[in-house]
Formats: sequence, C-alpha cells, structure tokens
Amino acid sequence: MTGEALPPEAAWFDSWRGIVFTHARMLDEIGRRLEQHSGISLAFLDVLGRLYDAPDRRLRMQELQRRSLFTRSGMTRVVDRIEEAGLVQRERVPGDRRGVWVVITSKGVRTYEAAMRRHTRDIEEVFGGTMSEAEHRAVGDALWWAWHDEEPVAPPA
Amino acid sequence: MTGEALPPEAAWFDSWRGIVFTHARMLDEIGRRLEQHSGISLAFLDVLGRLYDAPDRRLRMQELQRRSLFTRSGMTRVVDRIEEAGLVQRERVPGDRRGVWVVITSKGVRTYEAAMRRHTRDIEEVFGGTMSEAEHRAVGDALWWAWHDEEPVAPPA
DNA sequence: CTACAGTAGTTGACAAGACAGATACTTTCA
DNA sequence: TGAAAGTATCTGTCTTGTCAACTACTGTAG
Repeated sequence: MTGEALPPEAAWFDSWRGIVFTHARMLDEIGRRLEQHSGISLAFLDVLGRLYDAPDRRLRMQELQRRSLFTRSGMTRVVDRIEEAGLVQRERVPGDRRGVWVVITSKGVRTYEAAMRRHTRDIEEVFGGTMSEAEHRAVGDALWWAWHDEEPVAPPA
Repeated sequence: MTGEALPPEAAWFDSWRGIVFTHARMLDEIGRRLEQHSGISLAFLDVLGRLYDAPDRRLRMQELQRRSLFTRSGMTRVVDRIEEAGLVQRERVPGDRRGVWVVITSKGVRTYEAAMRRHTRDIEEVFGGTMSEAEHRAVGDALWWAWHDEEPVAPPA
C-alpha cells in the first residue's frame, strides 16, 4: 500500500491504493466526529447496529462475532465496555447455560438511532463531496460484493 | 458503518460501505501474509517504503509522521521497533540538534524490496480477483484523488 | 451412567497506538 | 545578550485488541 517501488501498472493496484488511502483519510475524521457528538466509538456503533437490526434486538456472542471483524475475545471486551456504558445487557440463554444473549437496551436504541443519524450526515459531509454521484455509484457497484458476499475472501491459511 | 437503519439511498453511502468492508476484509489477510513471509507488519512496510522512496533514503521523524498512513501518532515507538529489528537507524541531523534522521539500512533495503515484491503479489491474489478489470479501473479512477491530493480532506475540527 | 470430544464464552499476559505532558534544543526580538 | 516563544522528539500512561489457555457446560457413544 505504500512504496511506489516496483508496482505493476495493473488496474487492481490503483484500485487497492485508492481504497486504502481513502479509508485512512476518512475514517479518522468520521470516528472523531462520532465520538464527539455521540460519545461512542465506531466499534460500538457497529455492534449496536448488529443488535438493532437483529430479530428481537438480541444476538449470541458468536453471532455478533461472526458478523463483525472482532475475534472471540475481542468481542468479549467490546461487549464488556458497551455494557458498562449501559447500552447493552447480557442475558442467560434459556436451555444453554454456556451461552449469552447480548440485548440492546432502550438507552442503547436511543443512542444508536441518534448516533446513526448524525453519523450518516458525517459521512455525507466528509466523504460525499469527494466524488461525483456517478463516481460514487461506480465505486458502490464495484464493491457491492464486499458486504453482500458472506464468504470470507481468503482461506484462513 | 454498519446498521442498515435509516440510511438514505444516496450513492455515497454504498460507496462508503464498500470501501470500509473491502478494506477490512482484505487488509487482515494481506497483513497476515506479509507477517508470515517477511516477518514485518504493514506499519513497518509503510515506513520502510517512505524511506526507500525518499531522497537519500532518509527522512526526519516529522516527515515520516506526516506521510504515514498507518501510524499517525507514535512514530517514535514504531521507529524504535524498526530500529531494533535493524532495518533503520537514527542519525543526528547536523545543524539541528533537536532533529533526527531516520535512515533505512541496507538490510532494510533488502527486506523492503523482497517484502514489497511478495506483498504486491499478495494483493493481486487476495484482491485482484474480486472484480473485473473494468471495475478495478473504475474504482481506481474514482479514488485517484485520495493519494494524489495532498490536502487533508476535513479540517481538524 | 460415564468418559470424551465439542462448543460458548471469559481471562491473563502482552503488543500496538493514542494522548498529554516533558525535555532539549532554536529562533526571534527587545 | 537574554528572555520568551516555537520546534522536534521522547516518555508515561491509558485504551484497544490479540493470542493462548482456561472454565463451564452440552452432546454422544460405549
């Protein structure tokens, strides 16, 4: 991603660099704004979103983990913190005493809705104007697979 | 970045999600491979690349910091570690006793060249096949600004 | 039943970064 | 010349996330 060393002039190289640089340049600012106006991190927003969208506003740890980019233990920690903030709550799963439901609280719902509204506006402000509508559409279409295709892209080696 | 809550159907929203998801799904695997075959992290590669491309193979800490994608803060620590690995070396700047040159060593050059060759191949393998050539080109063109435009995109608030 | 493999989640130890002061110089200007 | 302000880098400390090991339970097979 860096090093203009010996790069082949292949199309994928430029598109990769574009993605990496765009991501790096936008995410900081967007995360900072989220933190500022809603007091939560992007990781929180992500988890809250999964729960918000889940049937019955709840998911098992494993579900949560599979749908996000965290490892198992990472998710434990994140949920710990979100729980401390009172935005989610752990509940026992009837019939499986190993398991845990993570349930979004009503405070969590309120926080998520408000945060998401402003977050969406942030993205528009920070990122929306960087390209024409046609370009945005081209990128969106080309990268559609990334969030619709459930398969991991590469084998875990 | 998640939460299919109340998102406007704006074009920029999908393109943003595409970028975030693609980045997340690719970077892990690519970083893992880099670590595996070359024993360095993406942060190392990034820094080594900046130095490799710099006139005289050296940069001041501040330059390095400003140009780095992966570590916008804490360059001291990163350089500490790269130096421990023998890939760079700190030198005094004649005429400014506050300053430090970070110079890539010959071992650093060798490591960087080999790592970058394989890294490029990794990107091709992991990312190249996810889209058609036309799509790659479309994304690359649309995101061209991200790595050519020097300005930070949003004011530091 | 009971032993054993498998599953769910947490914990301890640690690595990487972020942030807010320190520290050590340099420059400016009265 | 001698503050005072500015610059370059480092340090202490906290946060976040990973990995490997651990606890606790479940399901299955003899």
